[in-house]
Amino acid sequence: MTAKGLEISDFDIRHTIESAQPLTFHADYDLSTGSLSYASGKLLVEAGISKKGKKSIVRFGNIPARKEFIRRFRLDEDNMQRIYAQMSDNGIVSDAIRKYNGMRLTLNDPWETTVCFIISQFNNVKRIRGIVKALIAEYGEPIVVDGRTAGTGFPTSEQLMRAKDADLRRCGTGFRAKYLASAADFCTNNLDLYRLAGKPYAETKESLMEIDGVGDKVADCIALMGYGRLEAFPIDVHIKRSLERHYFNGNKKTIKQLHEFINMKWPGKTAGYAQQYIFHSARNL
DNA sequence: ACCCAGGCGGGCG
DNA sequence: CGCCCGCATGGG
Repeated sequence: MTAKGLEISDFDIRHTIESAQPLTFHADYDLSTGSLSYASGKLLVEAGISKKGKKSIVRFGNIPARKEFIRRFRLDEDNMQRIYAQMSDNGIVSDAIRKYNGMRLTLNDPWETTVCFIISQFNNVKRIRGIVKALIAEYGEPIVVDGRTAGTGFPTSEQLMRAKDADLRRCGTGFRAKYLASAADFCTNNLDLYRLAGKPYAETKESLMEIDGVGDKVADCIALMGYGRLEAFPIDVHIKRSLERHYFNGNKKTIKQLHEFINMKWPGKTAGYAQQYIFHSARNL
């Protein structure tokens, strides 16, 4: 174990990678070797992850990668034992905690998160991955390390602004192409997403919903995974069905009713992790 | 062939 | 406010 290495409890890279968060739409992870690589801005992060008892051991190529990794997986931020204790419900969440123990929320780039979740609407995870990778290949700029190309960065809003509608559609974006074009322009010229960092949840969400193609659910996803606002509880089809089935005898509820229920059951910053565990659990049925 | 996927905007009453 | 509709695309 090198000085750059890390030994952490309550961290499971596999569950995290499989839980369909922005980073995991394009990161390369090999379950058999435990090697993970992804681009973060102009930095290429390479890590080797293995298990040692109940702990995970992570090795890095360099210090910047280590720092980025800790921030990205919220390793200094979240005390999982405390969070688990707050989330527990003797029901679906407790089951999910047992099943997906160590699954983490990731903290992603706000613009990257916005793009990923605009694409997510009326779509499925497999296709989202394909579309995101196509956009990176088409519009991202190469990351150069020691004079050689080591990967491709996620396209910035300026870079994506240059895309023509037909080209965006060729990446598989479909009817969402107009939203991406509009968002790229808006986030370049009108709304600086990086200025929202650290602002309260409600204010962040309100600003995000000014973007064409970003509604209540996508704004919650961006608030949660792009800004770390753990009060957010995005309700998608899986979550909705799961809550209705387990807490309302299968009766249909509106999104608004479900939000009211959640505010009682998982108040404040308990919401975000509860949502991610329910989502992952519901999607793996 | 048919149904569904991490929804949204727009139009209607 | 609620409800309903269309929407690109590929996999089950």
